[in-house]
Amino acid sequence: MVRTNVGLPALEHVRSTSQRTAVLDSLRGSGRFRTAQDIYSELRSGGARIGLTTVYRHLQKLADDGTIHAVQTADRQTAYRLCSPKAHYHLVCTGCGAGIEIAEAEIEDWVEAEAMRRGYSELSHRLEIFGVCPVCNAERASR
Amino acid sequence: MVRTNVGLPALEHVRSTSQRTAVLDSLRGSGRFRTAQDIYSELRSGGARIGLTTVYRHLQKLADDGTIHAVQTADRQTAYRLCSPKAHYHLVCTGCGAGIEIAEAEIEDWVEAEAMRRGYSELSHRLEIFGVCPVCNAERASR
DNA sequence: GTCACTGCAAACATTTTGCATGCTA
DNA sequence: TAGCATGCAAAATGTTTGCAGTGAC
Repeated sequence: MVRTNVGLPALEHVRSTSQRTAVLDSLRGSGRFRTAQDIYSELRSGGARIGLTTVYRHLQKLADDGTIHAVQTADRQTAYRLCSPKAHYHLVCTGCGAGIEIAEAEIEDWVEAEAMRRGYSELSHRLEIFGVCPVCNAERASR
Repeated sequence: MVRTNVGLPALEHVRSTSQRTAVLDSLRGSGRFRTAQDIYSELRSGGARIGLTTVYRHLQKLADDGTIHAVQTADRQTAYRLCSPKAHYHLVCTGCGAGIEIAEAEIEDWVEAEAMRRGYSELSHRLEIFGVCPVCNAERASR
């Protein structure tokens, strides 16, 4: 858990392997939050030669870099998604897992002010809104 | 995961046992987020006769009721805390785990509007702000 | 050729479940 | 007394680690 060179660019060279590419491509291919297991089985069923361990390791590294965003799901899994470094608000559909990013300076300012006001030095924050997206709503209505 | 009578008061009578009382007392005794294991070992070292399973079961039930609030920690544990049903904003100190609840209608309205605007039917939301509290800040400076 | 990357198997930690017994109402 | 509550042991789950072999540079 201890990171030595926090904030500094990685010192080691990252090798470009087919497995690394596969994980990144999979992440780029979908805007929704997916677990390591999801990505693993997607890649495997797509014919990729990759192990679950490797998927976990890449996701971990990418989350460390800030390239992807990690969320803890209600059933204690970790879900990942490519994420712009600034947007920390997610509107997540509880039906299909589809997510929308919301970037809103207004809220950002409010959070910072609120933390300050209470003497906290703000490190990070996370707003997650759970709901049912229009598609899932329609599906639900037709059933 | 399927709940039948959501929103309705519990139909079954809850028996008052020493274990249930112990868990509730422990929750009342501290305002910070604690894991099932934390509460279990606290109770045990306090001489209580209770099993880990029981702690888990009570916490689960209480979280279902909305009596307590569950959060997923970064290391994938579930932490619990007594919580007023309305307040869903937590200012959490990463140093000592102390938490402050923030109730702010302004944000509530914004969240609702934002979800609506995107066609989501809002179910719930959670805002967590992580920072270092004044006490921990002082401690850190003196070291 | 070096050393990071890989992936299997095993370890690990947290949480859940089965079931015989205990205890409240 | 009826049936929820309890807690041990075992299972289940998701994730991490050890290590020997592979492959990028």
